[in-house]
Amino acid sequence: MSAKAVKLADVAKAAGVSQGTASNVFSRPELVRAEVRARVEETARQLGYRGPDPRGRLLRAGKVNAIGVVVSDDLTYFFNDPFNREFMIGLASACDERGAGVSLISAANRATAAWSVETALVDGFIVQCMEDGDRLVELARKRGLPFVACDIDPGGEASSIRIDDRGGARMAAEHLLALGHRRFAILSLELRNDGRVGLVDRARRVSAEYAGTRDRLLGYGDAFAKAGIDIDTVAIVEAFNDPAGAAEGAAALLDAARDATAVLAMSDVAAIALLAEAKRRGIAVPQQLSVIGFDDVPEAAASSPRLTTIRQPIREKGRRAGALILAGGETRHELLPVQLIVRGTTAAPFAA
Amino acid sequence: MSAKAVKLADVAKAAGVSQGTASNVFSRPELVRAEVRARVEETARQLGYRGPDPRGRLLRAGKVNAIGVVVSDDLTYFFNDPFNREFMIGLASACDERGAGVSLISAANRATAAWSVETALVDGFIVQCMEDGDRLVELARKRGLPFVACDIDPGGEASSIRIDDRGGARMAAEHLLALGHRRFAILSLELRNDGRVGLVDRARRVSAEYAGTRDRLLGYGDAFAKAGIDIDTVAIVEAFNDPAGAAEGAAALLDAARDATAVLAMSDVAAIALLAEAKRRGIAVPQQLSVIGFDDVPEAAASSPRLTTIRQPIREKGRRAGALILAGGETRHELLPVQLIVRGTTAAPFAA
DNA sequence: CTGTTAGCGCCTTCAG
DNA sequence: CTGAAGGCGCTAACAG
Repeated sequence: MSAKAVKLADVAKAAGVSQGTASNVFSRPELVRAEVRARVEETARQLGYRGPDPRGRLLRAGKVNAIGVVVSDDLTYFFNDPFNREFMIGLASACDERGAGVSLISAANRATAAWSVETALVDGFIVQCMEDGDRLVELARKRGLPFVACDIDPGGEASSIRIDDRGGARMAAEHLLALGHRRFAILSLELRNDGRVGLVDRARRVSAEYAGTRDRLLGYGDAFAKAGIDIDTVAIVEAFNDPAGAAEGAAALLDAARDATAVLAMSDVAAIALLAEAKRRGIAVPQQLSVIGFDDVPEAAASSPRLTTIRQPIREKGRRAGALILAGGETRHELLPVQLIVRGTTAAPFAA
Repeated sequence: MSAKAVKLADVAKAAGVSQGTASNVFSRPELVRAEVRARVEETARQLGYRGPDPRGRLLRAGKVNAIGVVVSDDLTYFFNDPFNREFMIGLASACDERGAGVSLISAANRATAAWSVETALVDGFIVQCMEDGDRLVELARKRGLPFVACDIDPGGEASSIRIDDRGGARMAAEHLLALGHRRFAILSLELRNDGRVGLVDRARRVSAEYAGTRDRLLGYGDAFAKAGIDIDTVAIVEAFNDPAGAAEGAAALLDAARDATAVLAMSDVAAIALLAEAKRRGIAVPQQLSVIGFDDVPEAAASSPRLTTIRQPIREKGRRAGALILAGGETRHELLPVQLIVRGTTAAPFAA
């Protein structure tokens, strides 16, 4: 049909005006006399001009009006993972307010990840994942665009938004200690980016690289120490933070720590998987086993029994991350508070 | 710090090569002798060159490598609505395979919607919503980019992906009729874009504008007619398809149709809200009331009792929509099949 | 292999 | 209010 897209210059020539005037007709109509404007609009219509091409404008203006969100998983992760979903809702609301768009960028494929980040048309990045965070942060930084790192320490001069992981973990453990528990088990997030899962020994524990995981372990340890419990005596199982990985980890943990009366899970996804595994084994929660999660995703309030957990302001995180970028990317480090939410999965131990 | 971004030309000059060669160093390194390449890369580093700017490349090449998804709600809708979440997972998987990105575009704000669509940097659009679909389709069409409409009839020469709404609805009604039900009520999606909800009379029913809603009503009617039931005798309540709106609609429907033994809900979200309202009123499902949904979102299999529904291939829809755009936007109209999924919310009527 | 050149489509001075 | 001209940053085509 259309051999070649008609462009602004074509319209200008056909209408007998200069290109500058034609440009004004579309972008700043108030600067053009009504009759000229009408004539230009009419010729544009006849020629089938589709309006100013954003690409040309972009090159000139520089502002894309979109935020890129980088994760190290598939794009499907954005919609599957409850935590990320909440985060994106917060981010999306910040973008909505400012009329900005959101671009989803996956860095799952290591071969193409760099290219994706290098070529993404965005005004700034949000790196929202821990796995492989360093590499992504590095790529984003290289673009020279503002970016904010969530839940990881970006080092150098980049913004970050984190929560009080250590304090939250301590609160979780203290809650269980106050209920009278003394024999614990920990269902942990990944400690470092090597794909290993399963039982964690001391050497591995202290080798933790992911800041969030490390800090939560430290927080549990703080509480244990105050109660005279050696964290080296508590079973720790490391698991991937998706339903399948968590289910596997839950099974391994229940096998490894048969005498534990309480489990500290580092995410609600993990805790919910553990709840399912406990039910499968006929272990009554909270009567025979207390379980506490972390995050307070919406699913936590809907589980059965309803999950006791540490709430972090997930949506608020997203909002702030978006606002930080949209505001121009001034470097800031924010630490958001956490809060203990007691529901139905924790109680005093059966044989206290 | 950096007064002005350093660009390719600067690097080229500083390294004493032509701009073309410098370009090759970054985009097609194999064309450049190793020693020259090293020299250029070194100067680039010293100058703090951040790599080729995607904007310049974009203008030249024209391809953005991203798909825009337009909805008429907030961006938060993408992550909140179960149906859309599933759709996006399918779309995302198609994009992942081809290394394309996804841009989320909201047209909730009528004032800025046009601008958003006109300036979005994408290779094509997917319009995935019924509300205000026409206007969005029009905007997208104007851009002259490939686009595919989901669940709405775009008219003219644009692709569409739809499901057999009428057939699915008929199957739902026939299932209930086969169980022995004769007194029905319908919890309907919106009929047209005027914000009205509540009881639907005949005049309003036949005024349905949204193709999906209209066809589902027709499908129910087909089955009713065959059983000798006049659809004008069945209570129909129109409700917004979000948890709050559906809850309201569910309450109105149960008030209006106290003698109904079965409810046909046009979405699972609506059906699940109805389940909740029935429980609140002490109405046992399926003993006192049968409920059937539409869509088969993941939540349908997790409700209690588990929801009988009409399954449509939501993810497949997303996949195909994405594939259609990525393949270049050849005009096609696809009609996907639906399927009855019998679970626990339908049974023979109590007093048959 | 490397250098030169000509735009991609638009917007924004700067004169008139 | 309008016209002319330059350049945003890059790459492809072609000539050496």
